[in-house]
Amino acid sequence: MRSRRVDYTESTRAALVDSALELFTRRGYAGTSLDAIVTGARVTKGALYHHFSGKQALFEAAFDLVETAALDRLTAAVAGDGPAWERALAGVEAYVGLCLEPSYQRIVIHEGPVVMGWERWRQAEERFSYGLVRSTVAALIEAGEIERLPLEVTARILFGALSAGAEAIAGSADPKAAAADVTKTIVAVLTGMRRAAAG
Amino acid sequence: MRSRRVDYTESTRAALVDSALELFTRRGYAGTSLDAIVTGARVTKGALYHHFSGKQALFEAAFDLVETAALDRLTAAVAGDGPAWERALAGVEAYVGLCLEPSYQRIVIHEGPVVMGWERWRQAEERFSYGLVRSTVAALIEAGEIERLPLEVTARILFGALSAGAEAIAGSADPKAAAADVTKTIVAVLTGMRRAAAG
DNA sequence: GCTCCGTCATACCACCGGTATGTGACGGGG
DNA sequence: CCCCGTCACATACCGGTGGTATGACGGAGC
Repeated sequence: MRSRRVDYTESTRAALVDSALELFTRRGYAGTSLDAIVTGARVTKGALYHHFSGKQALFEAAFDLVETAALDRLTAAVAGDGPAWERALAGVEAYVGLCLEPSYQRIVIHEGPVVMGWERWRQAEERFSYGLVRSTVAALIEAGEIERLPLEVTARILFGALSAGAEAIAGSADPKAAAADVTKTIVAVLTGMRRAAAG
Repeated sequence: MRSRRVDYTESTRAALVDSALELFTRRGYAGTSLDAIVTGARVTKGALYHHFSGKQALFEAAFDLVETAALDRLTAAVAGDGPAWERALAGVEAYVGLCLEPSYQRIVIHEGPVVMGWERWRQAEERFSYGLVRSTVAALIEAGEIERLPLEVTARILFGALSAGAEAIAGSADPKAAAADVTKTIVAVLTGMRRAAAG
């Protein structure tokens, strides 16, 4: 039988991560104090340091939470047994939408590399969104849909292009129009690669 | 006649910015204390707060210094009266090389958006590297070299692609090979757009 | 020569991340 | 059913950091 203590433990841990996630999203990593986080979770720093080794570890827990949810969305978007090209386009739409989420944008794209260090951030991304972008690009190359380019670099560049596009949307005065522009432009880039493959 | 005192003033200010630039590059913004900066500049915090309103203002001064040097390099690379296409390719090469500079990568690409806030960073970039990318893209569209795509978004996406490519190079085990891959891939993207324009 | 202002040094404060230690509740063994 | 060890926290505290208030020093101008 599941102990009562385990319930409490998991609950406090989740409350800490939730509180951290919200505050990191709103005020950023440096702008969020541990006191604010534990107050939001209605616990004290003792609890925080019992569950996490420090502020950075808590950030990574929030990071993992965001990325896991993101990966679910993206995986659903590119799933199915249709042609690789169609699924890639669906993935682009889904990723652009994802990058409009404040949590994903701030925690994963902006603060992630700075807080965790770029190398560690890169390793984490391998298991999450970037991993999916990479495998999608690999599928496109495999299917002969796009040019034979270096996989790793091509995926990185596409990933950066998508992120930059999402930031352009978020920072735009007319997000709707910007979102349409971004999708159109990314598709144009992919189409350019496609024609090159065909020719 | 220029007063000796003015020399001293400018010298201390420059020493502060130089010290900050070096330390921010090596240990990042959060990892650099004002004490370390003023020690490196052989002054005290009194001098720092006389010349700058705070740590963030000092960061922006270092940011401006890096970006000004970067803009000089890029401007020289894309200068000349050759065809827009050739000049754009030269710009790509120059920008990839630029992103390999630790200062540019860390201060402008990584920490800039986080420390200054994305909106302010974006405004600053308008006057520097991104502004040049944007005008280069505009020139390509103007010359009919590439597809007619939304200028702002296309420039943003290309900028992001270049930055991501540069990061891939810096984080690679074989930077030389990665640099070649990045240049090749970016050129492939542009070429794809070019064929689209022709077709 | 006296004053004023720019230029910095010194001393200090509030706050934050992190640690050391105390304590009460839960759950298993007798 | 009670007792006690241990887990899950709370409390109190520390060093360091960004920022501020204040004063000293020295050249410029009258």
